[in-house]
Amino acid sequence: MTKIGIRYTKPRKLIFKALNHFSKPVSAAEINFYLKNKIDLTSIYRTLELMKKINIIEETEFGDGKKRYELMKNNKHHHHLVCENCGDVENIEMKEDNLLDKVKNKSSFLIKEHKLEFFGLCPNCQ
Amino acid sequence: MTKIGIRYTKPRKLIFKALNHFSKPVSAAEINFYLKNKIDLTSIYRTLELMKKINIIEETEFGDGKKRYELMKNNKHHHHLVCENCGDVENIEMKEDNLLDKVKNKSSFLIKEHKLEFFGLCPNCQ
DNA sequence: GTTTTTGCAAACTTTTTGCATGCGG
DNA sequence: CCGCATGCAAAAAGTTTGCAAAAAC
Repeated sequence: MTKIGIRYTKPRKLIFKALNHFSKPVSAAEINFYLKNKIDLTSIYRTLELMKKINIIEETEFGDGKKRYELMKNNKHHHHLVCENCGDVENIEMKEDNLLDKVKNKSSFLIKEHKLEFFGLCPNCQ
Repeated sequence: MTKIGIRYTKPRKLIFKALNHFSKPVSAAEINFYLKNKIDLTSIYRTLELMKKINIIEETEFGDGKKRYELMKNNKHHHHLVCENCGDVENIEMKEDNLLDKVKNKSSFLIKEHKLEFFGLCPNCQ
């Protein structure tokens, strides 16, 4: 039996830093650009995969075929308002217990997570 | 000035029929398979794009990198419960005026649409 | 020193584009 | 007819995989 562990390497630190810098969901390519290609895209994908698995980031899709990732700050789950014009994203928090209770009543699914995103126009683009 | 129009062609009829057959969001590839490759995938993509534009289908993403499409039956917008194990989908309707009002109060975004999906385990997979 | 991680190249998947041919009204 | 739509081929975009070399510990 050998010891196993996840290593906190330089690339991983940088990717974490990048995720921390953005306060919204970003794509692998955006992280890559922010880090000025210092880290290979492959490693970014693999790191994001890992971070998702150990539950420190959340994955979102805004409908343009790119996956986006965001640090889960203090386990607080939030939602997004996405501007259809400029792509800007605003975070929004909501008490959704009611909503979840309603769904639990209506269905016999065992619900583990949910995604809620709003699309429209930001103040600047209206 | 020439007249312009959208034609209701055989491929489009078939794609419509396929969308009507499934009662859940399906990918271009699933439509293609259902139609036994009779229609080229390219045309399926183009037709879906068109139907989205004229607002007779809705686009959803469940997080696996494929876009899915579903007929908008009598303008009623609904949400989905997705089984993380078998991929089965259940439709769910909800009164969400409260939710939308809350968002409108909290933010100065002009909201045009929203997406709400639940992920978990269906009765069979629990 | 041994295991985990990285970078590079190549593959794969989904979606898009260009263009000549064909169908619809 | 004549324009819109289709199929085919090829490309693009995003993501994944294999493997040898490098970094952690």
